[in-house]
Amino acid sequence: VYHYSNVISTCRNAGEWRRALDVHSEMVSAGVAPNQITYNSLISACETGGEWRNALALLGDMRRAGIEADVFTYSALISALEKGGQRERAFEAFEEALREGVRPNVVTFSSLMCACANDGEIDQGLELLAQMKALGVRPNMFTYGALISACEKAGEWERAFELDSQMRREGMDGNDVTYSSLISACEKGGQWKLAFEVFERMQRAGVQPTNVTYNALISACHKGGQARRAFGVFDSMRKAGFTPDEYTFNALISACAASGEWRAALRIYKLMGRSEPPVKPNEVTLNALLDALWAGRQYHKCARIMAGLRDAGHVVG
RNA sequence: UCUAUAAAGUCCCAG
Repeated sequence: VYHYSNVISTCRNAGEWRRALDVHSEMVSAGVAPNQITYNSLISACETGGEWRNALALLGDMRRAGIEADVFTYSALISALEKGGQRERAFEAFEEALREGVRPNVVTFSSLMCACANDGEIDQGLELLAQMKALGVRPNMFTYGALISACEKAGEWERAFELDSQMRREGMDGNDVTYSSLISACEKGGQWKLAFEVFERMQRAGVQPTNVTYNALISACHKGGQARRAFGVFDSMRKAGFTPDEYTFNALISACAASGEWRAALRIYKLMGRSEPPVKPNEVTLNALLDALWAGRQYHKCARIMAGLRDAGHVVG
């Protein structure tokens, strides 16, 4: 069991949910009975693969095999449902855990709050916050990260700031994730100046930004129609020793498109391939680039790119 | 004490 569970866990870490399930069948046919940890690892493998149906099926298998589901099981399952966009089912799993006498912990609650975040359900997330506190479960930065993210999705940047303050009142300082989420909340609310303020506050607090932080800030410039500032962020990002990734380039090209700077968009596009290491353009890149060219009335260039895609065997709609 | 298992943030378009 130990060995098989270990292998399943490795598949999970590699994002190979199908192989994890294969190993499961293999162990069963070899006469080795999976235990609770095996199942939890399997559910987790499905979680990372977005396979919520399989995750639910595994819980059924577990029951039939007479293996008890614990807080790890339910947390992984809720997370799998969350990643699959199944908020209702995630709540059902949560209620089932309560019925079964499994005590939810901060991971369980935070995962469920992520499901709320995906749908921009701030109030439902706040109800969970109250519920967890009533049960004596302490929120952490994952919890607040999820709540801030819910505000972001709902376009309620003011409430995102309120939650950030509440988090601080509870003695937490915020980390790269909560700051990046707050920047994204500003971005969605069209508050690019505030996004920069948050970024400065983050630096003053000594919290190290990540690529995600910079990408979120560039995106805030994009939404605010501030292409020049987006380039400024791009420069400081590189000066700070970060390696721009595909999100960075795509956000930059989008910023160019929004400001009608199709030449700059093309320049960035070319820069991707020359960057070290080279960054491959993806579908988003091309859509953003076509957007920029189209807005700049460069129809012949659009046509050329689309023809190139067709030649490369892509389906162009 | 050691152990094989769980959670949050960033890109175009659409919504």
